Parts: sequence; C-alpha cells; structure tokens
Amino acid sequence: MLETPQNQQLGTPQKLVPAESEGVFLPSCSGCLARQISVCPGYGVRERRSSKSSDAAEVRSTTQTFPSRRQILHQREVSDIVPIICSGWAASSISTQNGKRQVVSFLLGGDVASINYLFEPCSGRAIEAVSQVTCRKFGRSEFQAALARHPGFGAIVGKALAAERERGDQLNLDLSRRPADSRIARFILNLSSRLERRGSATKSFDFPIRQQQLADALGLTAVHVCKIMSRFRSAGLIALESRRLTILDRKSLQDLAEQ
Amino acid sequence: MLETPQNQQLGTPQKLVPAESEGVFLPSCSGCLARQISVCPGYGVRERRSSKSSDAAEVRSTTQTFPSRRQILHQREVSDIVPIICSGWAASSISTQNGKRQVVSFLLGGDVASINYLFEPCSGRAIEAVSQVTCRKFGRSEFQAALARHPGFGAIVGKALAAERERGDQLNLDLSRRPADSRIARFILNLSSRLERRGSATKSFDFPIRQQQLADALGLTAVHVCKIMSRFRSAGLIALESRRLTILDRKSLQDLAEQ
DNA sequence: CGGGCAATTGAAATACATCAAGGCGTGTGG
DNA sequence: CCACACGCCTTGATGTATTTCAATTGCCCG
Repeated sequence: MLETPQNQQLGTPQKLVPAESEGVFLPSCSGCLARQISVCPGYGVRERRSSKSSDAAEVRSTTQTFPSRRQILHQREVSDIVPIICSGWAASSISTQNGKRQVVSFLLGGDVASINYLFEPCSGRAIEAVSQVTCRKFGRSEFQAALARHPGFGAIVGKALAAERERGDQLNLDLSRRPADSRIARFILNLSSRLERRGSATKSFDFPIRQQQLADALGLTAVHVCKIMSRFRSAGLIALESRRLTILDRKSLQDLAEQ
Repeated sequence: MLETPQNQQLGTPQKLVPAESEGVFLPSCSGCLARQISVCPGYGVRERRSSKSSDAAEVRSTTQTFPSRRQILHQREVSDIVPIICSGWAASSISTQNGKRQVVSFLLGGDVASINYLFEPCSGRAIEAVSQVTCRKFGRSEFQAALARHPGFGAIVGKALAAERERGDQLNLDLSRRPADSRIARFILNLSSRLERRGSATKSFDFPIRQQQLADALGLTAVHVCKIMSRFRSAGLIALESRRLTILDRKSLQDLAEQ
C-alpha cells in the first residue's frame, strides 16, 4: 500500500476519493500540512480516531477539480482561504503588465500554494493547473487557529518558511548567474529529489510540464528549452516520451548543474 | 527633530549614540521592529516609560560597528541571533560554489536581515557592510518570545513575511524577464520610494553602492551597469556624483521601469 | 479530414558578457 | 611632497548565449 502511481498519465490522474469512502489513502498528498495537523476532512475521521488529540476541530473547506491549464487562483485575487493541492501538478506564477510570466514554483499533491496564505489574504501569485488538479481550500482564520493549537507550531511554520525562502533564493541565483543548460539540469535533479522525498520514483517519472511552462519557470524561451532538451537527449542524459521523463546519466546532469 | 541626514556622506556616517545618552533619536532606525516591540536597549528606557506595557522584558543584545566591505554574517553561519541593521547600508547575498554572487536585498537602518532569522538559526544568506554599518544582534529565542507577547504578533510577522516574499518574487521577475535598463530604473525608483516611506528625501539621496554590488543585485556585470548608468546620465535621467544620486526625470525612469 | 496546439529546426538579430586599456581619486610609503 | 599602487569607474572592440522570426512536423480531438 501507499504504492506510488507510476502508471498515472497526464489527463487521467487518480480520482479524488470522496470523504465518505473513508480509508483509501491518496499517496499524492501524504505529506500534506492539513493532514499533519489533523484538519483535512478527507482524512480527518480515520486519522483522528487513532490520534491522541481528539479535540482537533475540523476546518471548513471545499474541494474542486480543475482541468489542465485552468486558472485556480488569479494573481491579485484576495480571499480568506489557504489553498492546498491534493493531487496533480500546478504552477505558481507572477506576471508583468506586458504579460511576461515567471513561474515561481511547481506544486505537487500536499503542497500549500505558499506559506504566505497562512498569514495574508493575497500572495500576489497566480496558480494554474498544469495537469488535472484537485485542490482543497480551507478557511484561513480557522486553519491558522488549528495550526496554532498544534504542538510545534512555530517549528512547522519556521521550517516551511525557511524552505520556501531557500527555494526562492536558489531560483534567483539560477536566473541571474547560471547558463540555460545548468538551469535545466538542476530543475530535473531537484524534481527528482523532491519526488524521492515523497517516496516516488526518482529515475523515471511523469513530466506533464509543457516546454513553455518550463521556459517560464527558468527564465528562458520555449524554443531554447527545446533545443537544450534535444541536446540532452541526443547526448544520452535523459529520455522523454509521452510525458514521462527518464534520467539516464545522472552524473553528467550533476556536472552540468554544478555550473 | 527627526531630521534626515541629507548631508551624511559615505565613510562618515552618523555615530551611534550610546544608550546612556538616552533621548537622542537616530532617524535611521525609526521603523525598527525591535523598537516597535519595545525591546531595543538603545531606546528601551525612554520608550518604555511612556508605554502602557511596562512588563516588556529587555532582550539581550550586542552592538557592533563594521567598516565598509566587511563581512557581517557568513552564508552558512549558524547562530541563535536576529541581526538588525541600526545604521548604514548592508547587502544580503547568496553565492554559488564558483563564487558567482547574487545580492538578494540591500538593508537600511531598522531592517531585520531577514524575517527568517526569527524562526531559524541560519538563513543561507551572507551579510556584508556596504557603507559603514552598526548592527545589533538580539538573542533569537528571547526576541521571539517578546514578539509573541506583543499584541498583533501574527499581523506583524505576516506583513513582514509577505513584504519580503513580494520583493523576492519581483526580483525573480526582474532577473528573468526584464532588460537591464528596466532593472536599473526600477531599482532606483524602488529605492526612492523606500526612502520616502522612512521619511527621507526621495529626489536626491546618498548612494554608497558600488557598481559591482549593483551588478550583483541585478544579475548583470559591473561593466554593463556602468554603460547603462552613463546612458541614463547623458540622457538627463539621473545625476550621480560623489556618491549622491539625484533623480532628474522620474517620468522617463518610470517609462523604462514599466518594461 | 481539418484545425489547433506543442514540439522541432534553422537563420538572423541582439542584448549582454568578456577582454582590454586608460583615467581618476585616494591612500601609502619613501 | 612626490611616486606609486590599488580600487573603482569608464569606454571601445569583440565574442557569445539567448531571443526572435519563420517554416515544418507531428499529434490530439472534434
């Protein structure tokens, strides 16, 4: 059990199991903060039963499913929710008035769109579905209160904060100081180790990201991303077909990533 | 009183008034978080006397002065302090193994190096003095406790957090999607409005930043920064002499900043 | 079968980096 | 007081990574 969905294809992601059918675990969201603090109704019953703190209040929330490429949250949208991805891939981005876009991070199941949502009603970031996405939106003040009741509250927030900040800094460094091939190599390796931490396969995995989205994440153009990925493939570093990416030569990728 | 030090030159910054001579306010740190929560010994006595919450405990801290270009904190330095700039200019940066550097932000008097320090013992950022800097280092856990006692704790942290994150996102957008002249124009305008918020002059102000440091902040080379600044000067957008910058044509700068 | 989006590939343009040389100001040691 | 070195700024010539433009292909879906 808790087997990762290796064979899950883009466009046909695992259906969200409704709360009533209690007991079936989605592997995609096992690291979710809402589950960690026993606040997600999708898992609340089963998990709270075995938990010592039976006073955990369930937090009002709604679930929605978005098809690929659909907007989940607008850049300037102000609302008192904390959005958490349950399954699928989403992209968090900001844009200039001229429509130039920067994808700040890709979100996977269990990711809070940004820790910022715990404190502020607007993050200034847009969220868009990359593959099909299910997303749960919690009431912010209730979620915040539940989190504050949780032991180790400060540590949880601090860690998440630090991680988010660290990623942002690294992105800055990438964008300003690293050549395109290094950025792409690093992106692939980071994704791989991120999947490892969630217990998924690290050598071969689904890769629903469009070249344009990748370009927006790495500060490049889609054309240039394409050229470099082609080079990677003909050099035998990676394989990529039918939205599944395989790392063939991790060592060489790491060398590229170093600089 | 509270007059801003217009005539303050690089290398001869206003001296820090020792706590014993109580009552003389440094304009440079008037927005400081430590003063806001009545925890800075430099201002503790005078301000706490007039404050309702007389139970605010003073937080252990040390002050240090750093000459220009001196390292204040190393990138991987782990210590249980929250460093706050009292006066002068500092730069917060991260680097790759190959010595490529990205200045994440410039810090002015009253700035916490990063909100991250409230929660974690290491930010992954190095801090370096740009001009002469006085810096106070508070004990982290005590500072944190004092902050938690303060009414509106959540709001304060949330706001600071959101602001820091917003700046990081904008920097990402700059680095990835905006041309060099736009980045520089934006930097100047941002600095100006930042000084405005602290009650300083916005049209003409001290500018101790070296071109290399500016280049590191904007993802460019010093040579290129120089060329564009020269262009700005000959186009009558700005004047820059003896480390003092004057905005001559704000409108044109804004046009450049737009894209 | 056609229409549209994504990926691919090549040719041309360009924004920026790199390299190199010289000037200016400032501190330092003779 | 001068000579000199050193850091910083400046400017021009050259190189290159990446963008822009454009045309083609394949593919999915109605």
